[in-house]
Amino acid sequence: MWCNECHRYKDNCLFLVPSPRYLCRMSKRVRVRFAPSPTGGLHLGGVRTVLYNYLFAKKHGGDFLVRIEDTDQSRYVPGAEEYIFDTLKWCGLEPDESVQHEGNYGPYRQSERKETYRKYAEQLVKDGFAYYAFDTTEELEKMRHDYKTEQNPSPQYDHTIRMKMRNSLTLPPDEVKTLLDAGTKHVIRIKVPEKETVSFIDMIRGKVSFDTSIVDDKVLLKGDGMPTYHLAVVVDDHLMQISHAFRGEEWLPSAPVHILLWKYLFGIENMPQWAHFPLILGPNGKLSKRDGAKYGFPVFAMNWTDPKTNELTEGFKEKGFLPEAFINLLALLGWNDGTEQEIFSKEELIEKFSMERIHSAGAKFDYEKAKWFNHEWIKKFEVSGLRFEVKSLLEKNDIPVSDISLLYKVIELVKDRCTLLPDFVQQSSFFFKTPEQWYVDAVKPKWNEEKKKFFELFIEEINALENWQSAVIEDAFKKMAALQNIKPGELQLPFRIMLVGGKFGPPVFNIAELLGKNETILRIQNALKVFG
RNA sequence: GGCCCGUUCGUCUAAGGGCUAGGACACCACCCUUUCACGGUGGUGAUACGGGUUCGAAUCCCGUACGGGCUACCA
Repeated sequence: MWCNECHRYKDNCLFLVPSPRYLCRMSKRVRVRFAPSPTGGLHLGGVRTVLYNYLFAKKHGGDFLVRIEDTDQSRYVPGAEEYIFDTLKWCGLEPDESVQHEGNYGPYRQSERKETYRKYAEQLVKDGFAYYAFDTTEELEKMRHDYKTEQNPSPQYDHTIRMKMRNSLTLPPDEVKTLLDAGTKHVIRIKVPEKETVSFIDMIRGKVSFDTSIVDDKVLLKGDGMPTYHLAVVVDDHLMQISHAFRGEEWLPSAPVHILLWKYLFGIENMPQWAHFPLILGPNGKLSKRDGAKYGFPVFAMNWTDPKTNELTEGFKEKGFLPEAFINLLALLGWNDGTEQEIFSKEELIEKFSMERIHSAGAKFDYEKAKWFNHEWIKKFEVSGLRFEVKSLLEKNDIPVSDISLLYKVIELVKDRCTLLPDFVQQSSFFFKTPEQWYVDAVKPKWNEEKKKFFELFIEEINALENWQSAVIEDAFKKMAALQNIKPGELQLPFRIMLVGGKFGPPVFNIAELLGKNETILRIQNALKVFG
């Protein structure tokens, strides 16, 4: 016995359980897909959709696949597809099946499946659920213009006007045949029923209903023979045995078209379970690829260069985010595990993720919080996990790193004060390169002969030190200060400037320890010449 | 305009009829530290509004307002 509401067999009926958000027991293998259109960089929302798909699949021991939805040839952007896979790789969210690793349901690029779709579209026409339409772009524009009123600013090609257009519903059959035989350019449109309520259970929102009287006759097969998203998504989700279909909330309004197609083509009971994720909002609404870096924070996962304009949009990766932090912050944008935990590894996310804990409201992206996540991850990271990144960053800034054991010690010492990876450059370059200039203004006003004498004596003192450790150096420093009758605090800043060049870095005696005795003395001597 | 979705501190969120509405980011103050951070302690700060239902509503229902999305031979 099938449920008329959720179209599921009795034990799986969504209405027999306490919450409409309940994930019904799955008899089928879990298979989910991310279906991007390769038209540019992948932004925050896209990566989060990938993430939620991935987590769901892994949690349920299922498959995560990526299907390239490139049915709009006019929007083809070279490099975009490769970029998507590079991004997934960086994020550690690699698909089980895709154009790069084909599974048993290929091809995974819709442009290569072109022939498949026509068959289904023709079937719909034959069954009376769709029709041929011959209207030209001009005729469509005219229709939109003629029927435009204040009440209805954007008229649709729907049941109220389809009988006034040029299509196989209005033209005599023989004329339709003649047009078709002559190879006249045409589209196939779905014939949406006039009065019907279609509904489905969204795993996040519960029951969502639509009245088909306001749904338009969407194009299914375009003039160039390619399917539109509406046809392709339904056909491919069926052919690829997708069990759960997740996408952004912007797709919710087209759900009735897809439901109808499932009903006409493969049976509503076979439709995957759907969930529409809340949108990630920027400062002015939905995040857009086109807005690039206008917000003052990245929107793309990685750097993206538009091949047409050569315009570079900076990504989270290049900004200095760790992939672990990036994923973590995305996961928490609209989901939480019900506890107060905020830092999760990918493995923990897989274990704890659940669709019913996804928030239904959109979330405004907060860059400050994003940085906090990264900071937490840098602090949490083992030095060995950071060393390649830091080394290459330093070398990019002309700071050669030859002593790897020093690098380890330096990273350990400074990582707590780095929020983004490039902060390591500021915090640690002076360990590898002697300062070329000093922030003299911070020292000069209070500089005097007594202080100069202190450092001259201090050089001698530490030169005799056998144990070169920060605590020993500090001890010597303070004893000498007491001997000279100067407050140690007044001497610490000059000392720091001597070793570092500026007012930053970890505790000064730790710096001296890592620098070594010779280098420390050398830097004091050099600086003394400048301080006068 | 129509349709759909949504609404708890500035931001992300917890609380699924029952305490002074909890946490995190950010902000402020203090402590630690005579660099800057980290860390610690404390503080400012929210249930959009109006009606119901109920002994009791942030929570359930209705309306209003506001926000967002969609309204292409784009996805």
